[in-house]
Amino acid sequence: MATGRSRAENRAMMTDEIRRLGREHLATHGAAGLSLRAIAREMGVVSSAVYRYVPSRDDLLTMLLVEAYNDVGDAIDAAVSAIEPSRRRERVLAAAEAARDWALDDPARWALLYGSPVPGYAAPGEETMVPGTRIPALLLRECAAAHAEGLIRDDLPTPTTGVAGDMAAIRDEFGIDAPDAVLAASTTLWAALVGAISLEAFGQYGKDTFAHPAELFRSQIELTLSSLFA
Amino acid sequence: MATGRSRAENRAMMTDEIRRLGREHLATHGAAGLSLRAIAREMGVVSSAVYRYVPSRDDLLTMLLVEAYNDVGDAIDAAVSAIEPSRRRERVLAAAEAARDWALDDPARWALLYGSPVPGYAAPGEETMVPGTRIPALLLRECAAAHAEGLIRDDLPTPTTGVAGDMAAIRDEFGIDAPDAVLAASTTLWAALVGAISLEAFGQYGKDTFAHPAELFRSQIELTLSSLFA
DNA sequence: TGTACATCAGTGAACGCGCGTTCACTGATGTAC
DNA sequence: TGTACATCAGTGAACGCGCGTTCACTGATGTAC
Repeated sequence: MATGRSRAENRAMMTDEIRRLGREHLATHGAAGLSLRAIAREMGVVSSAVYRYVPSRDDLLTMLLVEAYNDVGDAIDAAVSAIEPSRRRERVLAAAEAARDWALDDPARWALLYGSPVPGYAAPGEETMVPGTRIPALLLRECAAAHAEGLIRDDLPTPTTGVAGDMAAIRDEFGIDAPDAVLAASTTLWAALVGAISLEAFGQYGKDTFAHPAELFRSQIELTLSSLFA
Repeated sequence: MATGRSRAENRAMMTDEIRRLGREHLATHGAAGLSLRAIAREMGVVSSAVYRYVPSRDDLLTMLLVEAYNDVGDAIDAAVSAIEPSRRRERVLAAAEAARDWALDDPARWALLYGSPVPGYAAPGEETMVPGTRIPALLLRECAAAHAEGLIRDDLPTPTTGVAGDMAAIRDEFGIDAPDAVLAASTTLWAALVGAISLEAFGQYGKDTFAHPAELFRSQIELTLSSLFA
């Protein structure tokens, strides 16, 4: 490494390169196949060298997980904030489409977030918790705001007592104020969103069942929104 | 193997045991970690011996995949057919809850069906196609029947032209007769169902966010159904 | 009913490959005086 | 500005483990006459 770079510069570049190759590896071999040795090989460096930059394989996985959560989160935030706050329904739709775009652009990273758990790997709660709740938190916030603005249907089904209790906990955790029914409906939206994206991104639709998946997705989200918005 | 079993009996027992251990392995090590050597080890047999019963690792994975699709399919069929045909909405709810029960009972098998694709493994279309479409096919059939019986809302949003075209193809493929809007709504139901189950089965809800997940699930499905049924 | 032959189950060794992680080490880069 | 020392990057070997798949083989079970 006889270059003009400083140690700090070099360190940053190496770390970035490890993450980049890690993401690539995720796409080709899946999370279970993420391998520090393979990354070292592709960097033209001996396998033990990557331990200068990353404490262990699982730590790299955690880094990639947090990074991915934040990347989708950022993409969604950008899409949402491009639309006026008063247009709640369009904002939520934009959020959904941004999530889908992000997922289809790199299905393996979406799989890391919302696919099968990686066997033998448990995400450390501390680092992962906050970025991991960005999507549901955003949906909750938008729906609560929509409700405050009188945009939500007034005939939402009243949740049962168990659900009501859980929604009370959510109200506390996220500092959001909206009726149980609205919060429960937000989680339904989250589920529909994740389901629709995963079905497509994970290849459940097969090769050529749907010629216009983007339109299908939009119609699925619109239908779900129609049960929420007045 | 100096037992009184015939060759055919023994063969069936061995094959069953391989599948059983395969399922177990799926739960502990994931699909990517499914290993013929490990199965042989647990059977107290040399690794090459399992090749008498299973052509290759990928073939075993295919067997488990088909088996799992059929197991959920059977569970759902049983739940649905326990309810009178005229009670369409309840039938669909029962289908959803049967799917959830099945998934929570063995999340790893649900992950095989609806989780991240297994890197390097492509399910062979021929064997996998039919069992793989049992769930969406059932939902489409129930919704189409409900529509024929006048149980579906008449204010479903009209799909855009691209979606309409895809729905025409589905009508042919599944031999189902219902308006585009009803078919599109069925796929939304499918997405919501898969999303809600996967979020829970894959641990996205965290340790203790929801104390009453069964109730939450039911409320999510009910809300989705309320956008479909009159 | 008994014998000869074909089929099958399971063995053990091998090929060629993968992995995470540790450790003592060389040599270059940075820092303090 | 130059020198002495500390820090860091990367090496190479090793430990101990995993995998799928093939192949020639022994010995038992089944089948046909």
